Amino acid sequence: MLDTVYLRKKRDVLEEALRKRGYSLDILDELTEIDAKRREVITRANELRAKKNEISKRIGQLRRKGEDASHLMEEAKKYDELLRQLKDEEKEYDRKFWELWAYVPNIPHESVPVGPDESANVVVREWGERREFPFTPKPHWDIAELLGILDWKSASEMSGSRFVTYRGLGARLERALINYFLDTHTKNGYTEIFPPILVKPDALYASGHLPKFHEEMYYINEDDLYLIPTAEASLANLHRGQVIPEDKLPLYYVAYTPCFRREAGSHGRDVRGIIRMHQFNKVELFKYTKPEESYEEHEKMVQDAERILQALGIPYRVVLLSTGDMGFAAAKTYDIEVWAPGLGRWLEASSVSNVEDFQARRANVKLRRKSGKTEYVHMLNGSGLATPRVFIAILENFQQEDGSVVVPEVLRPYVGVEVIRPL
RNA sequence: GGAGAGGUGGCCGAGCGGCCGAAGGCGGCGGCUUGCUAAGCCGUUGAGGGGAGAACAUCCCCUCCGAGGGUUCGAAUCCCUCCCUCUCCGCCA
Repeated sequence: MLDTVYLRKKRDVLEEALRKRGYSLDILDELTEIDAKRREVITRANELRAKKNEISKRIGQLRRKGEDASHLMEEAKKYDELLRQLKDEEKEYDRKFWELWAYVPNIPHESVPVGPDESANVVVREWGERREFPFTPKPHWDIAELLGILDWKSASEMSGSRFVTYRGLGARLERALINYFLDTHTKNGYTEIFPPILVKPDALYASGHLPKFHEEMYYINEDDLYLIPTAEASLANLHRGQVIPEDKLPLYYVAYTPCFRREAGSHGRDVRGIIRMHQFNKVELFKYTKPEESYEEHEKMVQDAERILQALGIPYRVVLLSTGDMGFAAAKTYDIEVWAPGLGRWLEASSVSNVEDFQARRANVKLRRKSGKTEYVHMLNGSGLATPRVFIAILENFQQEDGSVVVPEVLRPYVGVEVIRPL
């Protein structure tokens, strides 16, 4: 959620932001209208309350002196009905205003390329050599089949499509990735967190996933809980309602969690293999920083994620998302895409965003300056990394002609073998 | 799930229905002191909103003591509902 000064005093900045993102400006007119009415009602109600408070105060004074105050009590009662009416109006306008305001996206940082969609994204850098294959590289599903590490049949029977069972060294490789990611990041100063996977609606509201993305998440009606679509949702709630002394910042967190996404509306896309699953594993990075440091920390976070891919030897590229491709809460986002030679395309393995104070405002997380003043912290999130895409990249990049896959050296202690061979 | 206790400012902790935005302490900030010295003294220090205003200066007002309702001229204080925490019991990986 944005600061409302953008609506009142920095309207031009807000309009430009919406235009850049390809959003309609209609919502602003509606908001301005509601806001004007809302403030009018507030002012009237406040004036009335002030009068009534004054009378009540006088009653108290008279009563203490033991004098009669019944005439004043009669007078005070006259305000009741009008006041109740105004209170209802005030609440209604307030509700409408904040409900709508929650649909206004974050303002893109000035360094973000402007464009309608991913075509305007900018490749910032590319790392690693894309290997030349003396044979036609297979897609990961064919390799996994040969190796017997992914079992689609059992998963579809127990859970349906877009679920998979990892088996044998496949399960081991998946666990290896999670452990390797966590171990690396904790060595780099991130505190490991294992958060709840089921969270209440207001937690997702704070993280910015609600109200917009209800359809994307699994919701358990019986208990009014959601399965998290990303650990970001949990980590954004770690310090809800807190005021953090500025010398404690920045805070670095890393969490492994499974992630659950309904993938509503993605039917027919990425149906093969493990590119797009309803349940997947991800190691998430999260930072709470001072506003003046967030962009520097953003760059560092991207590099923390990149280092993993470098150690694994997987070719990747870093892409700066354009205004039209960026997420709702983000002010600036880099995607890290790994090369998948079997598929012949780049796959998003990480998305690293600076949301500035967008989540902090909803989650009410502040920092206290030495001077005593408080202000909202900046929050950053990034995958470090999502396992399925890395899993794919390993199979496809390190496949041999016979279908065997060479395990990257840094993973060998975790996987226990140097090569995963066909059955 | 059952029984009980409790949720107050950055933190701890008082608080008779009016004089409470809230004692006291800690912490922070400013100053003084420098033979009480890993200290002492004095002062100061909540948040959100509306309005006046060129103003992130200042002033006025409103709201906020877990959340939401209610009683009352008046609620941190009384009543109801909900959420959360703690203790005990039950259940359970």
